[in-house]
Amino acid sequence: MTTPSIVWLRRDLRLADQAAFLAAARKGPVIPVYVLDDEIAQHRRMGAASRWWLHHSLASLAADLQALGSRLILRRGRCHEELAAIRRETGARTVHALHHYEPWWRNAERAVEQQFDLQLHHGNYLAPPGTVTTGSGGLYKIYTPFWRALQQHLPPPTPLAPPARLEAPAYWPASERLEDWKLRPTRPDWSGGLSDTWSPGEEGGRARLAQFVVRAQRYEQRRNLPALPGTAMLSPHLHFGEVSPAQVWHAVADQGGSVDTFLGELGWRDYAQNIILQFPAYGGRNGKAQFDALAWRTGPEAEADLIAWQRGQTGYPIVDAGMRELWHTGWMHNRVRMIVASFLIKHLLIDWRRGEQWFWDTLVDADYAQNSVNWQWSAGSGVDANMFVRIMAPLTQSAKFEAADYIRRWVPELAGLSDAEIHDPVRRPPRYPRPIIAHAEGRARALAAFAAIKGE
DNA sequence: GACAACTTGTC
DNA sequence: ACAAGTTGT
Repeated sequence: MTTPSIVWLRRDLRLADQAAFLAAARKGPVIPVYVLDDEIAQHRRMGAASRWWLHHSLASLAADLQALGSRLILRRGRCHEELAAIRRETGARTVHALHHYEPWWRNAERAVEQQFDLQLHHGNYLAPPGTVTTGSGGLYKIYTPFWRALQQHLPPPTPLAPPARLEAPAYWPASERLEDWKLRPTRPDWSGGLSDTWSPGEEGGRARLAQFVVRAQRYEQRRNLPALPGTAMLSPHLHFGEVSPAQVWHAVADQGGSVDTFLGELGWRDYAQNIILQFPAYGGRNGKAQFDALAWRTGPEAEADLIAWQRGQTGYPIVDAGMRELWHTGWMHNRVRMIVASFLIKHLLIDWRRGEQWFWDTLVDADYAQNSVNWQWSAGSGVDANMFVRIMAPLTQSAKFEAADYIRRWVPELAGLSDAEIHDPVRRPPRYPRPIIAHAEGRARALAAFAAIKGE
C-alpha cells in the first residue's frame, strides 16, 4: 500500500491550476486537509465577512472533492499540530501546498517543515513573489518599474488541468463538521446581502470570470464608474484562490483588444505581495518612519467620527454609499474605496490602521497584502512614495465618476434628488445627516498635520 | 552621479 | 500650472 500524501489547503481552494493536488496525485493516495487556525495570526484572525466566504468555499470544495471520490478533511487547531496528528493516523510524510507570503503562513510553513517533507508549489501569483528583481538584484518598491519588470516574466504558465481522479487513502483521518465551525453569522444573520451578491467557490469564480471576459475591453472606460458593472469583481475569488491569476490572465488576454489596464491591476496584486515580502509588518507599520509622529485625531470625537464613517453617516453621499455597499455586500467598488479611505485619513484625520481594520473585518476580499499596501498608499505613509499630500475632493470625485445612480442605490434617503443635486444635497432629507466636517476645513487640518511631519 | 519618472488629483 | 522627495536606471 502506497503511503498517502497530504495536500494542505489555505487560500488556494480550487482543483484546477492547483499544482499541489497534481503533484500529490502523481505519487499515490491524497488526503486534502484544511486547518482552521485562529491563533496563527493573533490580531489577524480572519474577519467576519471572510469567515462567511470561507464557509461556503469549503463546502463547495468538499463537494467537488467528493465528486472525484475524495474528501476534504477539516481540523481546528495549530496547523503543524493537526498535520502531525494526521501523520500519526495515516503515515503520511509528505505535505504539498501552495506558497503563501503572509508572515504567519511563512511561520507555519517553518513549523510544518520540522516534521514533514514540505513541498511548496507556485501558482497564486503571476510570477513567484521575490523573483522579479531590480538591476541590482533587490526587490522593487515602486509599482511602475515593478510592472515593467514583471512583464518580462509573462505570460504566466498555461493553467494546469484539474486532477482527473484522486486516489483515496486506505484510512481516512477524522474530520470535523463544517457546521460546527460556526463561520456563518447567527443572531443576527447579516449575511443576506452577501449571499445575494456572491457565489463563493471554484464554480462561482469561473462564472464570474466568464461574465467579465466579455466586458474586459470596456474595463478601461468603465472601471472608475461605480454605477456600472465595469470591474471584474474577482477579488474574493482570487483571495481564496478559487481562481488563479494565470487562469484570469489567459482568459482575458486571449480576448485580445486593449486589456492592458486590467492586466496591470493583476500586476498590482503581485506588487502588493512583493511589498509584504520585504516588509512583513506592513499592515501595522508605516513605510515612512516620519508618519509615526503624525498627530492623528484620537478621543471621543474621533471615535464618534469613525463610527459615522463605518455606518455610512458622514453626510457625504459618495462616502456613505460606499460604506453601506461594504456593509451590505462585503465589497466596495475600487474607486469608492479610494474616496472613503482618503476621507477617513485626510478629512477625519484618523489613523489609516483604523480604516484598514474595518476593511479587514467587513470585506469578503480582505487580503493582508492588498489591504495594507492600498491603505498605506492612500495615507501616503508607504514605501511607494508619492510626493504630495493628495486629498481627494469627495464631491468632485462623485460628479466626475457619475456616481448618482450608485448613491441612489445605497443611500435611499437621497433617491429622489436630481443628478445635479445628489452629490452635494443643499436641501437634505430629514433622515440624512449634515456633513460631519466641511471639505475646506478638513483639507486645511490635514495639510497642517501632514506638513508638521515633513522634515522628520 | 545625473536624470527621468512616479496607479487613481485639485470641490 | 502646481506640489518638490525618492527610486530605479
